[in-house]
Amino acid sequence: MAGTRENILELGEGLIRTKGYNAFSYQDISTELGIKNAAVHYYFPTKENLGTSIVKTNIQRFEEMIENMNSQNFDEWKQLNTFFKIYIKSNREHKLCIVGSLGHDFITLNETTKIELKRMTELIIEWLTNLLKNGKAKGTFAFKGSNYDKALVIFSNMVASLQLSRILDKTKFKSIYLAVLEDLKPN
Amino acid sequence: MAGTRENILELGEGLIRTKGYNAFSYQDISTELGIKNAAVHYYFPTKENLGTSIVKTNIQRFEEMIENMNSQNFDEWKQLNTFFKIYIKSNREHKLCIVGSLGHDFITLNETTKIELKRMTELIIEWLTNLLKNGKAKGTFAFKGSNYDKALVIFSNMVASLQLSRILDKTKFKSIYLAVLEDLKPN
DNA sequence: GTCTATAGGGGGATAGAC
DNA sequence: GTCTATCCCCCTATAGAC
Repeated sequence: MAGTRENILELGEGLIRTKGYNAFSYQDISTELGIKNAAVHYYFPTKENLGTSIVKTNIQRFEEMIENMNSQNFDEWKQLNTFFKIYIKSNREHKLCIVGSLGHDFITLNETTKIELKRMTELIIEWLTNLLKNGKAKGTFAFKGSNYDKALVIFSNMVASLQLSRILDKTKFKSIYLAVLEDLKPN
Repeated sequence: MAGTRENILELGEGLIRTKGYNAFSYQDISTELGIKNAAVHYYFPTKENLGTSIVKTNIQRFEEMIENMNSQNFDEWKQLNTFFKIYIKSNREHKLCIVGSLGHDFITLNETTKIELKRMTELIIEWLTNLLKNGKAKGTFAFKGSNYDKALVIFSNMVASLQLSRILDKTKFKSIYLAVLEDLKPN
């Protein structure tokens, strides 16, 4: 069922999260798919177009994940764990997350890609803020400071732990991940 | 007094921390310095050579900072604040730190650069671990979990907060920075 | 929808003159 | 030390055939 367009999006995302936006090329994609350079341009005329589409796809995926959790009435811990699974998988595959990777390249991105990346980052932090607020109200999470600031702190831990795992070794992500969980538990 | 070699190192570091390793070119440096491409190659034959030299310079600078603090008998809070000043300055200049920027490009780096980057990252975390250990023993810092894990968490907060500041706005770094400080204070 | 062919530019790097 | 000149490769992107 996966058409060429979807294959390109998936490969492109993988390349951004491994080599980075400025280091991957249309050639990387075409050779991997066994097609030619021009065929990739047929679906995504410019690299800006491809990059923006990849971010938009990720926003959609994140929104679907939230809706899914809401419809199943996941409690706060289960929601947090579901979110963290994205990072556990990234670490296993030695990839960064989209926000962490494109945040690095932010200055070199086109305006349209910047806008979508900003939108995605805000979406994640707003969702996480709300989750922390609800969890704190119920007494399932415990932490000092505002909900928003705590969301920023936790999110930055996830983003950078993948980068530290790359430089040192994969256990670094796990140490940070476990410390974040432990820190949220009420005494 | 600053010779061409030193100017190249400084400019190269700035470029890595803004555009990123794979997006900057020898042209960026030569035009900025008003010299030619070939002149840069005279000092640093290859980009790998330049990248590695930049990391080595940063390691040396970090070691000097530690020695300086030790010789002046800085207490734990003053040492932590001195370290954080690096990130406050980075945020002001809209730059990432060396570790955060090259960590992103890790897979695309040459072996020699990887080794130095690893060395720098380990050096920072080991120093921070030791600082946290001493501060906790004296009761000036308070935190749960091991010294090493807390060092990983704090360091990852610094690294990623600069990236979030870039995507959203500069206040994000400050929020995370203040939350980290608040979190370390004993009740 | 995918191909061949190619334009046009920029990248890293080197030889040899001054 | 810095220059001019140049090599060779890869990049993004497009035109036009099939």
